[in-house]
Amino acid sequence: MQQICDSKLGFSMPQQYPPADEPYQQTSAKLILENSDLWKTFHGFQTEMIITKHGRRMFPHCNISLSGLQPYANYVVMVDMIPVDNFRYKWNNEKWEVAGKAEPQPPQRTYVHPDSPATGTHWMKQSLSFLKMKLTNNTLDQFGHIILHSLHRYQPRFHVIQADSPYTVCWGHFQTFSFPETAFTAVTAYQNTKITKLKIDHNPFAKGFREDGTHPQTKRCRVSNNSPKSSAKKAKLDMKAVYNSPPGLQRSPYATQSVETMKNIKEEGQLSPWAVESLELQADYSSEEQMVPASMSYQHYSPIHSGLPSPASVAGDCDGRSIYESHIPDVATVPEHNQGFRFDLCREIDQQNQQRAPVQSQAAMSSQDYRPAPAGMPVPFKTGLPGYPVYGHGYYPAEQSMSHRGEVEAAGQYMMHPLTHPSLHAPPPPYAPAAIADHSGHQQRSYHHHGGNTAEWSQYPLFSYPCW
DNA sequence: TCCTCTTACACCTTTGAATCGT
DNA sequence: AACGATTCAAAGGTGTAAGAGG
Repeated sequence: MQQICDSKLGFSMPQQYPPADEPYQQTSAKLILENSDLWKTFHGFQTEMIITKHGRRMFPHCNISLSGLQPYANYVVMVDMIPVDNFRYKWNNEKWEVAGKAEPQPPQRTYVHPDSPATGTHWMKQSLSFLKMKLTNNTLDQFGHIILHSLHRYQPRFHVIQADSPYTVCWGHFQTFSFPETAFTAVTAYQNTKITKLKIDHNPFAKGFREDGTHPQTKRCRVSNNSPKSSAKKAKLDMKAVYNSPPGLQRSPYATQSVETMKNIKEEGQLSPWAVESLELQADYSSEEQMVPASMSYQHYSPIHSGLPSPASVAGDCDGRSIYESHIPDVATVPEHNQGFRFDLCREIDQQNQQRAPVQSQAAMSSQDYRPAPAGMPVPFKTGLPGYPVYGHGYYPAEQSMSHRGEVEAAGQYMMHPLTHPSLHAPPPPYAPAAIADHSGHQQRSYHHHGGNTAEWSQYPLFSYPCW
């Protein structure tokens, strides 16, 4: 495979070949979400993630474990955030409510794990941490942080691509995983006091805010009821009343008491329908029966092989971690027919998508509409559509690629989403609905969305490859 | 008036360099 | 000289509180 790519790129790349006795086959990767229990606990209250102008880390962190990779093949591991639905939310009466339609999608960015590219052995050696990934609400952000809208719901999506560099992921074999319990609402300030409590409980950096901590209480008690924000502050004070951890008690990250607290709150009717739903989901989790995750696998250049994302199966819940396994056919990583694009087929698939999803032209991007797909209905992944002309061999400038390789290593781990990167040859694809975390049944699916010609609304592309 | 967001702040953990002992 | 343990300070991650702005 590498030979084919290299010859087209016109430069040599570090190559690692499998042993001669090991067939070079694509396998089905397994991806395990570490600290899944913690995620589920947060999910029970509907997770909130703080986003700031300068970027804020996620908590819980995105930690995953990989298995099922080819030991000697190189992989790139990436994360991006996809909208869960097409709504904007507001916190009202101790619950989240729909406040209107979602705002136009901000520039789509992807966080590339700093170890990328690395061999399958490396990835499988230990769990992967996306600790340094940051979220921002600054659409003009130049640090490459992942840009989100406040009061919108998102879900992390993990990509495992067999590729020798972040710039050849377009030739790689994509496997994408998402976990419903990792969905969160982006906020600039915590709304749900229970989420705040959980964060304080489990985040070591917030230890100073624990009730048993040494954080001065005087400042926090300077709340006046005459303040225009008295209601919000009162809610925060209420949170502190709820928070009654015994002094000196150091809770474990996966404290079961969080579940108990959740159940109590559920009984008190303080949870939104969503949260109640999530509680039921958690009940499913706790019963060791893992729901079907949103996982799929596809090959960009093999439209013949799979027009729809492969349904994922659940390998089970192991040690409190979610395991998602993608099922893909064992095929060569670079099929012969990828030498050219099937524009006709792409457009045909595109039209099929448009029947399911609202179509947005680039000019009308401001009125994007992410419509959740009907439950149980498989929807092709717009970005990951096999054969979709996102990437093109003939447009990859070898020299520029080499110069950018060092750039990506120096500039950090962020890059534009390879699936939404501007394409020279692709017609502006419509925006497709994002992932839907369907907790109502065991038929969860995630839908890839396509940012279209992101050059129009990605003001600061970190790596402006003409081929993307 | 309400809601959302920004900023400064204090407290904390993490990290890495410097130091010391074996 | 090499190695490991300890100490220390700087960097950076937290939520909170106050206020700005729409």
